[in-house]
Amino acid sequence: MARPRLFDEERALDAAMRAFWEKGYEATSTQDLCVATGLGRSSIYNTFSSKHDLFQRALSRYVDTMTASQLEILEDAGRPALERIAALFERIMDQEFTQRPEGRSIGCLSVNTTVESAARDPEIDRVLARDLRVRLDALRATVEAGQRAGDIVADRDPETLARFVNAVIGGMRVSAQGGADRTALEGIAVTALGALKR
Amino acid sequence: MARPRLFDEERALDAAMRAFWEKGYEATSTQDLCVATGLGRSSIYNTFSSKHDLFQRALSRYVDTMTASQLEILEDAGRPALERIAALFERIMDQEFTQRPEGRSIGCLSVNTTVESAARDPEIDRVLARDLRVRLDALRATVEAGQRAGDIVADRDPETLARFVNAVIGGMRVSAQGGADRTALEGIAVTALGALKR
DNA sequence: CGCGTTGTGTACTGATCGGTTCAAAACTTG
DNA sequence: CAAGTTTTGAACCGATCAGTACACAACGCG
Repeated sequence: MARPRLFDEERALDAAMRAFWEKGYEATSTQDLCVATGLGRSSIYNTFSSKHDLFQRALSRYVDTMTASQLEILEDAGRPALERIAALFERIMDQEFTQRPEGRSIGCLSVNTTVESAARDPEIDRVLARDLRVRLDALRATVEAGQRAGDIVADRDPETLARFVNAVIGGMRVSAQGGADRTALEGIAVTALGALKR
Repeated sequence: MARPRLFDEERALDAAMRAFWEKGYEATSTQDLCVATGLGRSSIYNTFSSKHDLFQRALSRYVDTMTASQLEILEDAGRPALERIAALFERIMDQEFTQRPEGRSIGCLSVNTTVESAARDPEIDRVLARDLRVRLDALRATVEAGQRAGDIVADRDPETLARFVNAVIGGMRVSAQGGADRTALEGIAVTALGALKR
């Protein structure tokens, strides 16, 4: 045993996550990460072995917390399934517009990373693919419940509708990054809900 | 007059566009651009004044050709509006899966750039915003025609439905980059069409 | 207090970044 | 062919990149 760290590893991870989220992986330099976390280079490289490793851990943390908060909404068995999906859309919009009141939305780190590096980085892709599966499973289960209960259309299979909802969420996020305001996103959400309703 | 260029400027622009498309702006080095275009650094900097300028011109070229090909489909007055939007989805999917048969989709340069740099680069944002307006206008006009003809739902305003279709396209592109196959995208498209159908 | 261990700051590494300089090559025009 | 203009390749620029070396500071434990 010897000298203890003078920083909280999870706080540092959060700060790094934020930096990657705002600028993307490539555009975030190790210097940026030092400033964002408040750590020196040594501490960063001592704790996380490389920029890539730090990114992977930050991304994993992001998808875990983000997906957990979404599952919480989707698995709330007390409400009708369609209402849960509506609440999910609402949550997405809150994220897009509260986290960064001044200026434009920074979107979703998961979507951003899918676009920036999923195709060229197998390790990152694995993190994203696993998370995508979890989210699709939860969406599918919700859709199935809605179909049984009769508030979601039953003429299309649950996996398809899950993928549809997921794609709409992605589209809303890209739209927000492209400058769409909240009412624009609200319109997209209610239209998508219209495709599920019955 | 003096020594003429030994390369075709548009071909070079296409090659650069391709490079940016595959790797993104930040991850594409000037060296990459030399290899992709087959030009030396001097020729590139003599023709295009900077990496940023080259990117802007490549992106402009991309959105112009891409949007033109989409307008062609949307403005084909001989077909019902809903069918035109279905054909547009079909075109998107063709792009996603033919341009890169082996390996994963590289998505859409417009979406990729919106995600990577629209928020931090005003000049790039202007190019994207102008193109977005053009595409939304064409979608809105198509939706209005469909509403008049009675094949598209009339209980939501055209701008909203245009934004919805645009978001779905973005979502399909992100899904493709995340590994979705053609049948998955087809399911998303038909579900979206279901939301428009009267 | 002092030994052993670990974290931290500073300085440094070679490589690569975007971009420039410049002389020679290549072409048009007279 | 010669004068004048432009393109081209190669060498070069300072800055920054991700990552490392190392001395020293700070702590736990005996």
